[in-house]
Amino acid sequence: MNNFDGNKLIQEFSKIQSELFPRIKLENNFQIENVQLIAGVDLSYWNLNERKYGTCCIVIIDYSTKVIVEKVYSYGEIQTPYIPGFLAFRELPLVIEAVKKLTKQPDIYMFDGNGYLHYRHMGIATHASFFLNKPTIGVAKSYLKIQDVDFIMPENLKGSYTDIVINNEVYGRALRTRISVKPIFVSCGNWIDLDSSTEIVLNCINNESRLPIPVRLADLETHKIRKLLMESGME
DNA sequence: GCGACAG
DNA sequence: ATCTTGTCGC
Repeated sequence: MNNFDGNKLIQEFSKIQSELFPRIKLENNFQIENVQLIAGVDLSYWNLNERKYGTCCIVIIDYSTKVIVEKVYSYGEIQTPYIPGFLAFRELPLVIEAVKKLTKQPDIYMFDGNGYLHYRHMGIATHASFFLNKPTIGVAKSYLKIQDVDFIMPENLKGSYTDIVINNEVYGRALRTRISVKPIFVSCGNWIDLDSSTEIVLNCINNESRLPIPVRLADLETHKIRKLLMESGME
């Protein structure tokens, strides 16, 4: 992760993103009735001997009962730096490794980060869809400002939202999942529409967090696994 | 030098 | 993302 050529990396990454972009399909007559299992994906990091490591956790829940159905994780050294707009290149290697360990196949993956709400519509949720071949949703905790466009704060009511429109195109929305708590930023990943994404996210909110359960659980899990790996010396 | 900046 | 305790408020 050291001495890399930042400009060369960004050029290479931008090219990959622009090549994937035409394959995005948001109008997919997505059927929520067919959703049974939802996966939440998240990562956490730590340093050791001048190197950076990370763990990716995936938690699958049953959409109707909210019961945890499966948990898996992967971990390893992180090879790519964090560059705003290119999060996928840093996190996807471990995500893909973790996905291989799943014994159940989720109907949807929810990511901690954006999807279509991105400079080139290629946030991690969208980028990941091409490896997962499943619909994905992006859920970010903070706003990634694009082309100087600010988001409009939604009303202080659970479920209220404002769309984020840039050049006449809806990129995503600021969604208030709990009253008197900062909104989250929901966007399509791929093969799903924004209304369905919003409905699913809202249906996964409980009293524990402003984040939907799958992502929240994956987040908690990464902290547990990191602690476990660090204490065991990470052999 | 200063501000931006998903995680 | 990460470094980190108590504390104010519903």
